[in-house]
Amino acid sequence: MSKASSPSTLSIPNEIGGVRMTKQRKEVYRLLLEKKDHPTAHDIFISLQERMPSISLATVYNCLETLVEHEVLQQVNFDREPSRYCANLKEHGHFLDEKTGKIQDVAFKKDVNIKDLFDLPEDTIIENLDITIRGILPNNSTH
Amino acid sequence: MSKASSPSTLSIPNEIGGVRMTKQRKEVYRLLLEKKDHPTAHDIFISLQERMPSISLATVYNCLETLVEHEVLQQVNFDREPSRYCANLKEHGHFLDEKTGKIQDVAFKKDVNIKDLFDLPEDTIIENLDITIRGILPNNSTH
DNA sequence: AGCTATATTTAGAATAATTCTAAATACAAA
DNA sequence: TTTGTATTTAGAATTATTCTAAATATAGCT
Repeated sequence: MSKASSPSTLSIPNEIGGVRMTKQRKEVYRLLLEKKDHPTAHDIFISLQERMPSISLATVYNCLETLVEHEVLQQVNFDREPSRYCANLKEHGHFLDEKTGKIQDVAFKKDVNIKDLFDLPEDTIIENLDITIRGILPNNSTH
Repeated sequence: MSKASSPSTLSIPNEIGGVRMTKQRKEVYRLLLEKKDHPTAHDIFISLQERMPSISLATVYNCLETLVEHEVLQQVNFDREPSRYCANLKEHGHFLDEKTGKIQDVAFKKDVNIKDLFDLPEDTIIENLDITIRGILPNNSTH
């Protein structure tokens, strides 16, 4: 019997960025490709249980850790709230709308190289840059 | 008997930004004015015990919370590491040198208005902007 | 100064996100 | 298949932080 990919893992390759994509890692990754609302590990755990009742929270944490380490996902932290995750690998910031509680990606304006704006010594190597914004979007805006 | 300020609380007013500055709050604030290395609540607790053996960790947390709420201090978070605190209220980012583990303030280059660089709808209100950078400073640099 | 109401401090317990442990399972290579 | 390694799993452990409730301090009265 040939084993076809289940719809849930369709089109996600068996290796990304040097990580072996196990069933669980595929499910975590797929969810984050689909849901752009920056879920927490717990959110992801709850969502995945429908398709994968056997998955454990520790596995969700393990998968997220691996995928972040291998730069397949980004971890997003607002203060000390539970970490959130996103599959958008473009350089971007995160905006938390205090009215709705929703988090969204924020791109930088065209031609802005954000790394050039800091008063740092020449030859400083920037490995990672986190930008988080709290604020309120105008009423009409869904962005 | 007139009660003179002890040296430890010298020159810190009895109220800042609408907060009553108790002995404990003064000590916490004074420490952060002196030590610019972004200590954690626990670091602060350990340091203060020399001058104030009776202070409790819960009090340090309480003081920090109050002073942050009243915008006397800033809370600094790198990922989900323990929160750090600083008394620098100018708009600035934070740089963690991965070689030394030290955190330092980073100013923005002159004439840069960081809030103008994001691709956000007009009339978006930015309440708070956190910028944290991980990287490596050049060898000769203490900044 | 004393009295009273409120605010703050304190020790210790509780919470909650995350990590660890060790056993079970899956997988890959020989 | 067998054998070694990687991964998953459940549950325990960890740890920064918050909560609780009692004790103490302070401010505003009289």
